[in-house]
Order: sequence, then structure tokens, then C-alpha cells
Amino acid sequence: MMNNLIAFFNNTIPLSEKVLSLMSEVFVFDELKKGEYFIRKGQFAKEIAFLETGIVRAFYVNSDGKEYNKTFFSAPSIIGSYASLISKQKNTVAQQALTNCQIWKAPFYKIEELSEGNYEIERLRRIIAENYFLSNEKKEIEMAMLDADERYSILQKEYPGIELKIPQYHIASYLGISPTQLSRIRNKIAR
Amino acid sequence: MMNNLIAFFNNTIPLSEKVLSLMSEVFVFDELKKGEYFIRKGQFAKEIAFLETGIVRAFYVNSDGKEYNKTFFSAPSIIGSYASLISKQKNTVAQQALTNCQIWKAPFYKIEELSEGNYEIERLRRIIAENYFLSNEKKEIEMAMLDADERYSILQKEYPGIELKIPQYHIASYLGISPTQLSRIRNKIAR
DNA sequence: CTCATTTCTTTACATATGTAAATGCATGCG
DNA sequence: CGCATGCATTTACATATGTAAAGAAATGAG
Repeated sequence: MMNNLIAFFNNTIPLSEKVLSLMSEVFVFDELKKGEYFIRKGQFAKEIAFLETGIVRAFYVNSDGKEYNKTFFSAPSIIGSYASLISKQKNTVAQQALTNCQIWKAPFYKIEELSEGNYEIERLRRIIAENYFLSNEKKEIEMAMLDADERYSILQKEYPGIELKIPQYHIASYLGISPTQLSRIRNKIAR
Repeated sequence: MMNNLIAFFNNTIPLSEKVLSLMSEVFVFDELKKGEYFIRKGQFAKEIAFLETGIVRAFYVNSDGKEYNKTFFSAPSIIGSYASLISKQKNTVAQQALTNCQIWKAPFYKIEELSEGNYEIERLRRIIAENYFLSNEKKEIEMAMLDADERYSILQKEYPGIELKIPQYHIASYLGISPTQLSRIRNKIAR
């Protein structure tokens, strides 16, 4: 149902009928199987998508092959490498489906075209950018100031039930610790 | 010279004469003495400013009184608690002058008024939000993936000469390590 | 210039957490 | 059913880094 997409944008900020119908024309339905990538490292991002069902991780891989799960996107949400789309640089943070996903995707250039001279869409984009900024800032402060146990407890509140849907080692990577350490924390809590 | 402010915005994204003159009307000159706050924790942010000369730190304090220097702003730059301004929530990340500073400040509501229905200013705001997002994301990835020594070397490139202007313990806090550990790193490099 | 204050470095020690490897457990396929 | 695979946990050990305290160096005020 494209209704979910419409509702999501309209919920971010109320939009006119005209803009809602313009927007709905550029999105098409697609699916991602568990393990499939929405975007890889090194590509130039071209698409944005609305995640209708499922879970996607955004992760970074360093030169030693070590991974860091930067963000989980849990439906309903917007996916796509925002950094690559706006900077026009090669993507550094890949996005991969952790469960089967249903998405509505759109070429980003079409969104850019729509916002050319359109105050309302420009405003929607500004607010989406601001929301990304706010959630990034929140995670950064958590990573800097809180113990892994506290971050674990925040994750549980923020993504209820996610632990049942994805492996522990992805959670550990999100928290910035080893699976061993997460196991110790869980052990301590269960004590 | 307000010219620096004009040039800074115009350099972010080319603006019309009309918008430039509208913008310049809302900014007034001010100074911050070393140690003074531009905004404190717990306040509602009301102002944004262009930092013409000097260095400002944005820092977070946790419940134990421990500080984390999230960002350094080195002129020319924009300061102000962007998170509080856009979320309308109490500020969590204070901003304090680390040297004497010259600034041009403006009430944020006036910027918001100017962007009401104004595509060009809305677009400038979107791009500023995107730039904040990009630099936040960069720092987050660095913190997660790199050793403190590597982060130290990036800091030196990004803020040339900053080590001569502010105490080492502020640098350590920015890197997310203790002054002791920073001293060990410097010792190792100088070896 | 001199003294007081602040900052930086160094040392000793405690501790958190990573790595590697072994074990146990569950899931699903042939 | 029974084996193979992937995942979680546990242990032992190594190491990075924090804390606290002391001393050295730099800075600034009078």
C-alpha cells in the first residue's frame, strides 16, 4: 500500500494534495531479500526508498575488514545513503537487508527535480535533513558518554523486539563492542 | 566586517542580492571573551551566529560531571545549538568560547520568518542542515572505526595550529580519551 | 621579576574489553 | 533421524586505557 508512504511523509510535515500526488508518482514498489544490499560501499547513491516492512542495517567496513553497524532502520523509515546522495561522493556506508523487506524506491534526481523552485518539497527535504542530523547527534553523544550496558538498554527501548529478529553480533557491532562483551553484559543483567 | 558573513553564506550556496541584504539586516556584531558561553545546557536556544574570529567548543556534560568535546568551531563558521533551535527542546550541548571571539549573531526566529515561503532561504537552510549532517556523520565514523592516534592526526589536519591555541585536555576530550592517554600518544609520535 | 596557578607529563596500578579458541545449542537440510 | 552449519557463550590471556598522584614546565598576575 502506497498509503503508508504518503502517511509517513505527511506525518513528517503536512503536505498539500498536489505535492503528495507528485511525490507518489516517482516511487515504485520493490523487495529486498534478507542479505541483499540496497547500496554498497564505493557506489554512487542514486536512489532513496521508503522502508515499509523489514529491517535494514547501515554499516561501515574499515581497511582491516572490521564492521561497524552505524544505524538500524526499522520500518517505517527512509533508507538510502543520504550522505552519498547529497555530497555526490562515493558511498562509504553500505546498507543491507537483515530481514526480507518491502520498499518503495525513487530515483533521487527526480526528487531533486521536484524540489527545484518548489518551496514545499524543499522544506520537506530540509526537515528530513534535520531529522537525520538529530538522530546522528543522539547516537554520537550516546557512544561518547554512555557505557555499553546503558547503550544496550537504550537500543532495547528504541527498537523493541529487534533482538529476536537479528543476530546478537549485529547488535554488538551497533553498540561498538565485541559479541563476547555483549554476552558478558547480558549475563550480568540476567544474573 | 560583515563582508565575511556575506561571503560565507554566499560561498555555501550562491544567493541573490535581495536575500543577501535581507540576511545582513538580522545579524548584529558581538564579542565573546575567552571562557564565556554562547549557550548553556538547559537553555532553549534562541540565536545563531557567524563566528568571524576565534575558537568555540561544543561540549556535553554527563550526570557525573564528565565532559565530552563534541565539536570545535574554528572561524569562519556558524555557531549556535542547531539541535535545540530546530527541535525546540532544551539544549544539551553547551557552547563556550575557548579564545576571545568576534561574532555576528541573529535571533533564529527572524531567520525562520525570512524563510517562510522563501524558496531560496529554505534551500540555504536545507544545505546548512545537510552540512551539519555530513560533518556529524564523519566524526561518528571516525570515533567508531579509528584508533585515537589516527583521530589525533585527522584533528591536526582539520584544525591546523589548534593545539597551540587551546589546552591539550580539550583536545583529549575531543578525541574521547584522557589527557594521560593523549600524552602517551604524543610521546610515542615524538619518539 | 617572583610567586601562584594552570597545564602537561610520567608513573604505578586497576580494570574493562578485545582476541582466540573451545564448547554447547539450535536450526534446517538431506 | 542425524549431521552440518551458524550462532551464542564461556574461558584464558593480552593489552589498551582509565584513575590517582606526583613532579615538571609553562603561564599569568601583581
